[in-house]
Amino acid sequence: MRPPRPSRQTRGTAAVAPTPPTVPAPNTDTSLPRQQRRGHGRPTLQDVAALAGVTSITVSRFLREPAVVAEATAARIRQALADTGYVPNRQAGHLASGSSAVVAALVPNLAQSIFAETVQGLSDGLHAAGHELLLGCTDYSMEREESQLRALLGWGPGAIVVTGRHHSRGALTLLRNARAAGTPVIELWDQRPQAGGFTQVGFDHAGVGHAMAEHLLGLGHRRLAYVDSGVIEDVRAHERSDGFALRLRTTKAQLVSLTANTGDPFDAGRQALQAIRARPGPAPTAIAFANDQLACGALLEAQRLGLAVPAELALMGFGDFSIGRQLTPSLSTIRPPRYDIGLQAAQALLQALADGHDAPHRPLAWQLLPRGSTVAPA
Amino acid sequence: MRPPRPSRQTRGTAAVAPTPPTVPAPNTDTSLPRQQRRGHGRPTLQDVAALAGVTSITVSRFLREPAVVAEATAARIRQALADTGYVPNRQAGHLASGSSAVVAALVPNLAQSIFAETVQGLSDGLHAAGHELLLGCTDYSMEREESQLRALLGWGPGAIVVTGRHHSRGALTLLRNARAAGTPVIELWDQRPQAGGFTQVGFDHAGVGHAMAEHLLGLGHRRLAYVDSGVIEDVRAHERSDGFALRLRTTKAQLVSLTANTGDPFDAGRQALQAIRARPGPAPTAIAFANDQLACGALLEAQRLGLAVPAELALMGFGDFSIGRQLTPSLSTIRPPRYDIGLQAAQALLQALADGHDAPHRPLAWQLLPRGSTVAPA
DNA sequence: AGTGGTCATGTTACCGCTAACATTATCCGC
DNA sequence: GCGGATAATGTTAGCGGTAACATGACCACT
Repeated sequence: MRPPRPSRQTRGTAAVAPTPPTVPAPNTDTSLPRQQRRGHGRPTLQDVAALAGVTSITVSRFLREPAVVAEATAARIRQALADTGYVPNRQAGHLASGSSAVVAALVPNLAQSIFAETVQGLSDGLHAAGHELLLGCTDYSMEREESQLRALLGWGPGAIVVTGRHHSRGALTLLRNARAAGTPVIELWDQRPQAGGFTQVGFDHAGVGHAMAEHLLGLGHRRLAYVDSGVIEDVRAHERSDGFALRLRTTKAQLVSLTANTGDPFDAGRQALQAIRARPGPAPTAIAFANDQLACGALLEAQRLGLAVPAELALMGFGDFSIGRQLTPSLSTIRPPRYDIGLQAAQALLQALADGHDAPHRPLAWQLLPRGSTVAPA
Repeated sequence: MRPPRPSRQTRGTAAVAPTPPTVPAPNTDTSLPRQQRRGHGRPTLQDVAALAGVTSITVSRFLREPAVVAEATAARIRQALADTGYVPNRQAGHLASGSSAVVAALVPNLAQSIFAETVQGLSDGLHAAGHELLLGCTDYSMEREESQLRALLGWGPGAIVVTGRHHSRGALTLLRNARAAGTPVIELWDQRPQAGGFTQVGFDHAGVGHAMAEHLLGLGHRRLAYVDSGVIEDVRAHERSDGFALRLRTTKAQLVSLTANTGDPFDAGRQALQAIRARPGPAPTAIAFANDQLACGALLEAQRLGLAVPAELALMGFGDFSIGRQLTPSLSTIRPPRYDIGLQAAQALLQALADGHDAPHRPLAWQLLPRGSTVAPA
């Protein structure tokens, strides 16, 4: 027979106190009881239950499905909840139930990037449904993606969101296992068949590159250049580049391809323009860029050099950042559904969690916005 | 006597299989045993331990402090970990130990804002130390802050990060309680005594406003304007505005104060400039803005109107976004430690978690960058 | 040889909550 | 007025880990 467990110290707010202050017991007993493990000091279901005169399971039920508890009891529980300031312990809850309301998300980065808005969309969509967002940044590194993934999986997330369809071998295994265990997995910003066969919420970047080339060709340009992102791991930028090149292959148009320097993207855009102009032979009449920052840098540099845009040189970017709209001439660009990708992903996840099976792919639309940097005003 | 518990189904990878496939037992027994609860299907410590021929606690110890386990045992455990692909369940771990390696962070928003970089810094600093980031967006609403806080607290975060020193009554109580329970609380982007007395990592915004005024006064301007942010809840912007006004109070300088429209900040900046020029009487010769986007919009508008900057009109912003550096003339601005606020906060938290008590405040330095929009090149 | 100390590992009892089953009233129809 | 459905709450045994304490092997030293 083991000595009576010393009643838990009154915890939580002062309001709780039906049990007399059974202090850890002076314990003159010979077999001194094992030292009590201390919780984190917050009120628990037990505390609420004691105050309401029921057992913890009743309170638990009330919280999950108020209708099943008798009204009189419910009233007492409500009061007790308010008095104690109870905050449910999700870790315990999820451990017990096996389910989880956290969503683990991995994006390349957040600072000054298109992903910030996507995360915002995701956050908005998830919080509206009572889910939390566990966030990790991969810095465009597959290796970091894998380690982050491993760490986040420890939280038993109810769903997983990653960026793009390219992953390391190990990461792919983790994702596959997770999905096999019933955890929805979504890839953002992409829309192409891939090894894992995960749900994708995004669009095809090669198609964007294709459309950019089409736009410039349609305007009569035959000497073109493409400035790719200097971030080696920015796979999607490279796909746009490839799509651009592919479109030109069947034409007689010339293509100058180069990769931007790393560092400040505006400066890199300026430098890219200089590099292109410094080449021997006739200069390209149109340049497409991996993103708006590069393009804006080049646009500003063109103005500094006294080049007429778009008459002498047409420029276009990708991303539709507000700065491009403000310059004169304004920058032609592609508008990706930055925020919507996050929001739609959240909805796809919620649906998958509800249905129990993966949602279908969601191809999202982007727009080509022809503006003053390629099309002279009428 | 209760019937022997049916051995747990082989879970995890195929490598585990010492126990014969004891299927839920056809159970011809009269007192049929209670149905086994199913975990989430991932391998557990028990699985690893069984494979390594030890008990779970040994594996647990090995994971937390490899040195205490004998080398021979450690080798077997390492093998077993690899074979099962074990991923620790953090929820269970934290529930048992009472500690937690999640940090809950709340920022006003992420899309196109200074906070994205701060979150990135926080993320970088925390992940380096094995902590995870649980993120919430408040949309500059105190009400949402409180509800988000309540939700995040359910995860028993080891530390809490909020933005600014202004909180709703309820949120303040939650934060106070958390700190009383030993959870470090940090306020970002601020540096002023406040009700909660929490650790702050940031700077004093009134001081920034003061310095902006000082800069413009020093250049000889006596008719000034300040364009405040249109986001009502952006308290810090208003503090800069107040600091600016306060500095002028002791001078003979005139001040025109107005609030920017909401919507696209570049457009709002343009409109603000128009509004200021439309006023009767002599126009201000210098305008300070709540942020760089507003200032850039105004700068571009000034150029469109043919105003000489800075000769006829000086402009300055706040934030040091790269676009301001690219325009001609380039934009004078304040450079806040966007990324560092996050990184330092992470370090302060880690220190607080290690020391067991709150770290001292960390005032961070900002810089006033005088550039072409206020100072004509020599 | 006995003693005490260290090292490596095992046992037990939880953390706070919930699934599954059990137990009581309560009410209803015939 | 009694069997059986129904409603409301309770009991038990976990979820997957870890803290605290226990044990046993081995060693050095008196």
